[in-house]
Amino acid sequence: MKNKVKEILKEAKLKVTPARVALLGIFSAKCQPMSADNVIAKLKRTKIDNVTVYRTLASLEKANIIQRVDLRKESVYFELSNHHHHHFVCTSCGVVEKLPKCNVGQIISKSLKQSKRFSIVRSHSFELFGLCKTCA
Amino acid sequence: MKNKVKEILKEAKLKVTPARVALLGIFSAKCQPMSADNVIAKLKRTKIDNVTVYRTLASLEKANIIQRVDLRKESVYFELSNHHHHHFVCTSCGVVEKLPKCNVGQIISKSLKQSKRFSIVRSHSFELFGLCKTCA
DNA sequence: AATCTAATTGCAAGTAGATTGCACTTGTAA
DNA sequence: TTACAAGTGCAATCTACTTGCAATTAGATT
Repeated sequence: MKNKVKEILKEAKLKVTPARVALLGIFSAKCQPMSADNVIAKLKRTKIDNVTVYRTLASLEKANIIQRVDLRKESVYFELSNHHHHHFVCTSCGVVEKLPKCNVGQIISKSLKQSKRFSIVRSHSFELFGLCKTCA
Repeated sequence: MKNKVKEILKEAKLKVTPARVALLGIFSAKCQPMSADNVIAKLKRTKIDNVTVYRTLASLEKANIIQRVDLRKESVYFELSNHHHHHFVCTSCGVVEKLPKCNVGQIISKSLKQSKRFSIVRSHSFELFGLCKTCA
């Protein structure tokens, strides 16, 4: 698993540093969106600084290894790009459920064709906000 | 126009206050997503406080008169709920283009049916992030 | 293996968007 | 007209995140 992580980093031409290996390990283990705070909590026992977490998230995002997820929560969330999917978010209790799979490919390519000013789509958001059965 | 705004507020059982009237006027005039900062700038010459802008945005959002738009910018954006549509965002220069219309209704109702834990969808996000022709 | 260098990191301080406490004001229902 | 819950302004505060800078390190080069 660690080797796989190293492969990913090398392929992206990023230096293989402890922080990056640790973060990718965390993201691979938890298959759900994580905020900087979530990551920091998991790293409590290590000596990796909070600032490094932010910077590492930024470099992994830039390399397209992780992607931003907009959950309308207090902070930004990320997930592995190769685990890409969308979410239901309960605006009352905050619980998050994954949607089975990403179905918006066709809509995106159609939108791109119709667009006058845009030429490349790199990522997209598609999240549902409402109430879970418990809160409803 | 002002009367229409008052109607909207009364229907939502919100008090008709100068701040709310002013904000709704601004949102009705500009048919594009606006951040708290954008609104504050437009209100420079009035005596409406920044804090009031934030609180007013919150009350209008709660009443579902305006909706949040996640543009991955420095701050939160809002637009009138009855002007609901989605956007292209250039991650390089920040330019925003509206998508012609919202096409995800079917996907949403299908997702809701398949969901185990969710019963109500109140709003959704669907935005595309990439490069405009100038930046590409 | 030793060396070099740009990239990465930790620490402290700083920013900016947004929130809160509290006293004062105002919209509106009775 | 009055009463009072709701809304507002100001100052202070919070929190997620960023920046500057000196020290360290990954990994390419010799």
